[in-house]
Amino acid sequence: MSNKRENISMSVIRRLPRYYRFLGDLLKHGVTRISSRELSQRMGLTASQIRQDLNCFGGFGQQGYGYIVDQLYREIGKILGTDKRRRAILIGAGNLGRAIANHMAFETRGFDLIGIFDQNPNLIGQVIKGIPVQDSRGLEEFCSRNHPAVAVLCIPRESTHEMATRLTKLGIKGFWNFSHYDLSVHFPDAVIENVHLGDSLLTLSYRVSELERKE
Amino acid sequence: MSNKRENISMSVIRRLPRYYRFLGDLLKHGVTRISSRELSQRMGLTASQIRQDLNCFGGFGQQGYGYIVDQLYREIGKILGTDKRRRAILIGAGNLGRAIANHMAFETRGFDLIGIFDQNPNLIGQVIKGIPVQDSRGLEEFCSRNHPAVAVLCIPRESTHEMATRLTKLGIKGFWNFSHYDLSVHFPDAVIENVHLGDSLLTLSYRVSELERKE
DNA sequence: TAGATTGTTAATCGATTAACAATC
DNA sequence: TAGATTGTTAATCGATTAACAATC
Repeated sequence: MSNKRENISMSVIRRLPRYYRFLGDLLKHGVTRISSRELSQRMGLTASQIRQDLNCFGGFGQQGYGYIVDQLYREIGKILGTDKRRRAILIGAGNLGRAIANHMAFETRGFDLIGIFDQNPNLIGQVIKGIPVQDSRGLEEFCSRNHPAVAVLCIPRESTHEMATRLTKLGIKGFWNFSHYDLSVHFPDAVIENVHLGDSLLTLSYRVSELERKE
Repeated sequence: MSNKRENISMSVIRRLPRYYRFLGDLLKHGVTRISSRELSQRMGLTASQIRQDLNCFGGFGQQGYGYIVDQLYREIGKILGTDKRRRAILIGAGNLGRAIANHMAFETRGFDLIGIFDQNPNLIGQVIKGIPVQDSRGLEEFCSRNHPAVAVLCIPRESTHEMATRLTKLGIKGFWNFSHYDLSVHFPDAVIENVHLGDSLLTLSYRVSELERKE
């Protein structure tokens, strides 16, 4: 069943979390069964696409019946890796870093935030979500002891490249990158998930302008 | 020149901020001229795509020469609307809201943050980036007086739908939505830019798992 | 002029949608 | 069994890439 997945396209992968979110919501509302057609209407896409997407990973439905919400939810969770426990560290305890640490439910998504680092002496020692901010200089020792798999980068653009190089050497395999720096171009082999908030805001700007042009 | 743009595809639009970012960087480094080929290598895409993309909006290059960085940068800025002044308000002064208000350079992207709102009495009155947090109940009056065009939503999932309905009535045309709620499905006519941080983290989780599977 | 590089058309590739046989 | 809905193949649509004539 799960050996089907080879070369799943990015378009499909990026839809999975959304399916997961909608199914979780249905589950919470006590819906036990759903057809691709009904789910498609709720999500604003085609039933065909949903069936196509899900069948990249296996046949989770029953012909003539549909999908069992609870079962599908858990299957997608497994596909996404929410059942794993991966250690994550966060670099940069500024405004954004603190907000991410406090706000993000890492645990429900398969991650354990085990360390927060910064180089600013004023921030070192502060406790965020029960985790004390450590001096970045201690990264090497911390990583060799605790083996985090993933790093959340909330640092300025300028220091991102160097930090990523350093962390790659320490065994970090995945980056959740909030800096306005295109890591992916320079680290083609690492798993990099960029959150370019600035780009997102500019897209909004474009689309609002477009709206005005139409009027 | 700018009357060319009709039905630009989302794929193109989403690449524009990235071009803008790279060109800004070249500019800062004193590069005056660049060919589509060189830019493509730096950005990790094809020269063909760059030329194709830019020509959706006009012929900004010179045959045999390439593009003048400074000029192209400003053209794309205009396309994105960074030269406009749009009023924005932020709803929800929790962890995330505060971080966005403090961290985001709204000004350089065509937006002026003119108000911050929350319903929590402990937050009301606090000053964030020189802007005092106001009681959400005052939204109606504030909007009829100041006419903001865009709202940044940093509120819980549950209150998002109601708040968007309310803000739409107050003339808000665009939403920068940080809540885990799919506004776009329910407000098909509004301009909505979702930042689903949870989805992004789950995508990272999937891709890290994938990496392990391959080993 | 010769060389370089654009703008643009045509070819290819991939993703989405439609259709339908399989089957619960 | 009849009706419903999946899984899957085929058709369509759109986006990316290649090619090349136009031109600086």
